[in-house]
Amino acid sequence: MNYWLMKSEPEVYSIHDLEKDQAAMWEGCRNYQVRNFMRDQMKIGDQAFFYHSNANPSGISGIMQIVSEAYPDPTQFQEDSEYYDNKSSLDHPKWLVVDVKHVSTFQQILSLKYLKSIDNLKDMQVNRKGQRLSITPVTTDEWNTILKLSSHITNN
DNA sequence: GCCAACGTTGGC
DNA sequence: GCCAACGTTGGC
Repeated sequence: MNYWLMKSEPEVYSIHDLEKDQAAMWEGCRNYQVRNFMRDQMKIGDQAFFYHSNANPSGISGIMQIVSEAYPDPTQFQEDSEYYDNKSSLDHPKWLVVDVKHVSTFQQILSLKYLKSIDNLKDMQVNRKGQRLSITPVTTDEWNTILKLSSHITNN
């Protein structure tokens, strides 16, 4: 059982969209390191923080669960998709997705600024300068610390 | 909109 | 295989 932090721009897809949809395919990842996380380390039942990037404020907005193994991202084959990749083929797909389901939405975003102020989280990847991976591992300690911080503002 | 910090591409 | 140029991410 692993923990993750997964970024999405809320303008593109937010925790509220996921709450409405209940489940979603985490499409469009085009970074090899992130793909390898999905391929090699993500397991059904893993949990992830939903992180709003490029947002106001940016921060953790809720929790979701991984509900599939990694499988080929269909958008890489769709010529009309912004995620289309003409160097990929059905035989050798380059990019993968996982399915996620909504677990909870925080009533308030745990902002990046706030996360950075927490001593136990000072080594967390999302708090590091220049850290741009859209999916990063979260340690059990970090997960529990953030759960505690969120517990009094989490609904459902 | 700026720009730092990456990742990727491609010439050589 | 090096590395400069370019593209992208994402905080601010």
